[in-house]
Amino acid sequence: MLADPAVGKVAHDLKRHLEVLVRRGLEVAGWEIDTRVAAFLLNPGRPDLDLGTLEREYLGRGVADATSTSKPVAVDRPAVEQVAPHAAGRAESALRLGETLAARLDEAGLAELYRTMDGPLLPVLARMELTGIRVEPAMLGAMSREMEEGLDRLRREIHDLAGVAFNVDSPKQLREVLFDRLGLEPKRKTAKSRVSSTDARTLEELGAEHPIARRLLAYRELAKLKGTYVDSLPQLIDPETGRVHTTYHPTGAATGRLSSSDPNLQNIPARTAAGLRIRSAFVPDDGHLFLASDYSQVELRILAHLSGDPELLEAFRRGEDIHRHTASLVYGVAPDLVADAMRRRAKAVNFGIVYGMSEHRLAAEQEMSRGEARKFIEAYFERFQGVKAYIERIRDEVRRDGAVRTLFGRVRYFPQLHQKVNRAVQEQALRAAVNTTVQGTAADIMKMAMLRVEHLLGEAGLATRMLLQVHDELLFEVPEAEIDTAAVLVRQAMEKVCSLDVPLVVDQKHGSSWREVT
DNA sequence: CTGGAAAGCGCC
DNA sequence: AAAGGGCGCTTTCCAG
Repeated sequence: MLADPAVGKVAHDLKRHLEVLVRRGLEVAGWEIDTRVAAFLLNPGRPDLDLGTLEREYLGRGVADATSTSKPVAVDRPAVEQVAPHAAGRAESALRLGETLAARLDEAGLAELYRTMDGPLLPVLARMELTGIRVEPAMLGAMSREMEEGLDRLRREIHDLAGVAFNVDSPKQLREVLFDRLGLEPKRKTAKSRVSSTDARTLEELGAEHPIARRLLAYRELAKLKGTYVDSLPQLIDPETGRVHTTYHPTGAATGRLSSSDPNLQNIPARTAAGLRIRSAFVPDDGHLFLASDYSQVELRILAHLSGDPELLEAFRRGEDIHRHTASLVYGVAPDLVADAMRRRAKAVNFGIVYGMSEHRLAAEQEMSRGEARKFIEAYFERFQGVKAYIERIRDEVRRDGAVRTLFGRVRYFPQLHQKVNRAVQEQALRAAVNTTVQGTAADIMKMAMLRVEHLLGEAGLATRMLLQVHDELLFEVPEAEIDTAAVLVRQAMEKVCSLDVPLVVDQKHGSSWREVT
């Protein structure tokens, strides 16, 4: 949160103006190469992609003072003739870095990916950021006051039940209250410090033993939503546009996914009733509708394609409910006879197992015994042997090559596998490698779809604007009169973006709030 | 005062 | 929390 609203205003103005300048610069002059994105393609795992670091790495140490670019201009600034040679040197370095990175992209077989995917995506992302999305601060303000009352009430009840006033937001203090003062039974330890956890799952289990747990869960949900969204979002509304302008990070995730920040609009609540109320504060501009288009089960479809598993391929070709289908196969019953609990477990397995979820975790999450979970996993891989073989193949390949590639050639390295590290670290890398082939391919497909949609919208002369990307979903703001045209165009663009051994299916919804279309 | 670690949790 | 993967943001807490 920015302490001084005036500072926030200046920051927002600067960001807008910079984006406009960059965009105009790109349109007028074009650009040779984005060094950050190029270096990301070469190694998406590296943490530092700033110009100075890249120049030191790719051009050697003789580079002229790359770090000074971050220093603000001094109040008594030096004469132009003193600065000019420095600026010229900086420009020279950047140009040489660009040439070097271009050569490296070629050598690594990544030039096409840069030229056709990640590079062209940059102006698309810039346009989405610049467009922004309308948020109704009055709705959030009303929600904030309501939530504050709810939190006050819950806090009082929690203090009463505890018999002591304490900071409910402090896991440390809460731990003492629950496990020392109230004598409740600790269920699990935290990852780092190995102290008793007070996380949501623990509180759910403690719900049967003490009424304080229920209040704590409600308090946590409310506090999270209020702090992260309800009270933060209004401060991020640009006073000029009345809209919220996120920043997309094309180098944000090592798998090739985008990330979003300030605010992160890829984690706006969708699940709970309170969360959906927050979504309802996002509204389309007057005379417009939201159109949401999401890829149905895209990662599992990609897994089917990559693995060539006949059962999975056939299921998607027949348009089956994939979780029901899995349950039917694993339990050996007709699809019609699959109970809700069976489908739920199959869904958990479909999402978890292929990335290496343990039987331990599956058992805990699905409230079944370890033995049942083990049998379930065995039955799964017995039926989906192509998936099993695929996972084994990727694990072998990444152990051999230290890297994996997505279907479209995006690479990610796993140096841990060729270093002396824990078994746990190695296993973690192997799971991440398998996941990267699927998640990364999905990210590639979504990027291509965004390019195609943007191109086709422009070609068709539509006023529909792409606002948000949330990994497997795109959100558009569509003039009411365009809604049918835009929906067809977007669906076509997304479904035809590439040809897999399974169909890509797009689900669409439109309406006058994000809540309706989610 | 600032920065980072940790816990916790929102999303796909 | 755990042998699911990928993120970013909040608060607390503590060290420098």
